[in-house]
Amino acid sequence: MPTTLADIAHELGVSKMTISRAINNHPEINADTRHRVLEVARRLNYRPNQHARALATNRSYLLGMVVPDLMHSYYAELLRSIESVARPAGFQIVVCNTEEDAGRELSEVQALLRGTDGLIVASALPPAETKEYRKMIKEGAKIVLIDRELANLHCPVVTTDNIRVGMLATEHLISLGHRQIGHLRGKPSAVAADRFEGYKQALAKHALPFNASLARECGFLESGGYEAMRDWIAEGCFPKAVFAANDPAAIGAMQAIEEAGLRVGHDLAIVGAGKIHYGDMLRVPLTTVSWSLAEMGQAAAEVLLKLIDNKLSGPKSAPRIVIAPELIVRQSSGAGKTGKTKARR
Amino acid sequence: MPTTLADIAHELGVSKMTISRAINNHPEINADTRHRVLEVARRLNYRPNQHARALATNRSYLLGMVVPDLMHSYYAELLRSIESVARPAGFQIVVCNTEEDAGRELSEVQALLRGTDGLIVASALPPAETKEYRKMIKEGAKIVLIDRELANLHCPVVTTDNIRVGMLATEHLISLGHRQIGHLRGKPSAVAADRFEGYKQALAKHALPFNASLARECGFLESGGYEAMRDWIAEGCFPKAVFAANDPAAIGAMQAIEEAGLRVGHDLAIVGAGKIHYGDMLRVPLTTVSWSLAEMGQAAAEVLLKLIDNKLSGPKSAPRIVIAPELIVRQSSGAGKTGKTKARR
DNA sequence: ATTGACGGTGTTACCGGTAACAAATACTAT
DNA sequence: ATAGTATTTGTTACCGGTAACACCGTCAAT
Repeated sequence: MPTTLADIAHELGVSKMTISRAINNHPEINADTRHRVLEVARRLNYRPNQHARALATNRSYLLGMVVPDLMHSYYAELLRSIESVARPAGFQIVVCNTEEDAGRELSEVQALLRGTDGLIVASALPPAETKEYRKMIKEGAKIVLIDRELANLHCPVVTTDNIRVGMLATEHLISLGHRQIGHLRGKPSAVAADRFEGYKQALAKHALPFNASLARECGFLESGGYEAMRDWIAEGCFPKAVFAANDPAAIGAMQAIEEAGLRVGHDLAIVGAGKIHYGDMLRVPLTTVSWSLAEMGQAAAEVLLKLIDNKLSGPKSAPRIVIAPELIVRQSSGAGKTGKTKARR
Repeated sequence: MPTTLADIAHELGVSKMTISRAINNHPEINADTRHRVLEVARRLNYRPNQHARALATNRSYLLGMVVPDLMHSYYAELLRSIESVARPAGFQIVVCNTEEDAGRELSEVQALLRGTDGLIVASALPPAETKEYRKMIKEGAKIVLIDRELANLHCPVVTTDNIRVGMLATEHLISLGHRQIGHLRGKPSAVAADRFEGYKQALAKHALPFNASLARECGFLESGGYEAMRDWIAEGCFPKAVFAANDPAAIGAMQAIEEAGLRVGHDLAIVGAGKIHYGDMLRVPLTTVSWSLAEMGQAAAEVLLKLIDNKLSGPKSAPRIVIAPELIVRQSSGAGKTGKTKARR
């Protein structure tokens, strides 16, 4: 059995409280006593029981992180940057992978809420389905949404400007001379809707007609992008430039294009979004719209820590933080030879 | 404040114990009472306090997962498969990223041990440095090592046959006619040592001399592979075939090769290990030695759950599970056009 | 000498569950 | 009728911490 406060107290012939105070650096303790306590604690290899502490203080020093797809380097990177903020603050992270399953997300979030001090959630729910979250937040749940926003929730959000993501991608294709531009849409989510909206706005801005048959739903996964593009090509009438909802979908589409004997970047231009890991090392390096995931994760973690400390109240109790996206031109869009391979770390 | 057992007990005019029994499906409770309790529990949206439960039962239903590099899809995939076993068993996962830092690993492991029921660790420690782990395990810590083994630790391990990994990779290059084969080694770890050993055994088996100047240390990261290969090429005298310690290192090396104006798979053959995500979508698809990460993670999780349930005792208390590796031929090794792009999911 | 303030320590109760045992009730067997 | 048994519920104590407050000795101010 591990050492407890009582063991140390017994060893030194003092009360548990004195030990507790020494361990937690309370000001009102004799420096000499504290040294003696810490000495014994070290000798007995004492580690506080987190659960007992959590029970007494109502603070677990655990954060929950809920993501739709752990295999996507996008979320792995968010997780890492969140951890880089959480750890120095003494928090550990409980992760949960929902596999884009809304039901699973809700039940996991419920379970996590009781065990942690707060949650960062990249939701797989449709943006309008906010009843459950609304309830939880009203009951005091500390939740920060990341990446995917839900409509009208009084809750901090860290996201990018997805309309601008769609615009940047589409305008890039327009600037390369394309007049017929397709879009592979994500599943109904604010992210997908906004990128689609940006796509339409870019068309409108350049006086190009919007053609509904050029926008197809494919989800956010590689498999969806592959299937959608494969079918599109098989049907015979496909656009020569496509903005895909995100990088995995773009990569799937690229596979379908190559399988059909077409050349990405020459016969068909592709732009993705999200700067996947190794996107610059692909057979045809992927042009994409990206934003700093490090910033995004850090911002979310910092907001959550403030929320937990009740440092977010009053008017700005639910900040909305937007990380600006930028275009990264590589070869998949057919834009010259700009995207030289460079050393990365 | 969230609902507690006492709230429900008060509401129904019975004791806390009855509620506890109803919630936990104890056999010795009246079916009718249980229904009434569950009804009220649902109405009040009761969720048990995990910390109180953990304190009382000494079971937290948390598992710790310690990895050296969250951004490597290898560990992300392990994490996902571990979760797929843990969740149905009612366990949540606390992750910790050590960034290959041994000191960080030790302190995190210590902290995690008190808060969780058991740990799965992909250690960044040198394989001989087992003093700390030895101590923890003697004190009853439930730890399963994954991917990276430590020497002579009485502790379950799930790994692959890394000697065979080295042999498969090297023999593949030999079979392609290479007689001068280089090796980019990982940092001192059992994994690196075994792959190196396999490399040497393959050479010996085919009566090729081992030349120490052809084996360079580069670590397990992309940056290390890049720098090592860049320097090697700059020096002028480099082998025409290289087995890299793992896929990220191989990809780094590939970058260096391309920057030098050489063609991967033609001027210089590269083989990696570990089947990184999108390895088949790279500019030159990467030949690699791989094994099932799903199997590996699941095995580790299952062993840990047994360990926690004390179902592992006696002679086989520390099983060693080996997941067999296999060669995946693509184009980076220059082996014809075998590695066709295929649809994946 | 008395009062008050202060630094340091101990006491008690409580956080929200659960184990172990006691007790009440109904029913069975003799 | 009585003891014995099974079923269901309640009581008490405890898991390992912490908050709030009580307490004690010492010293300074009056």
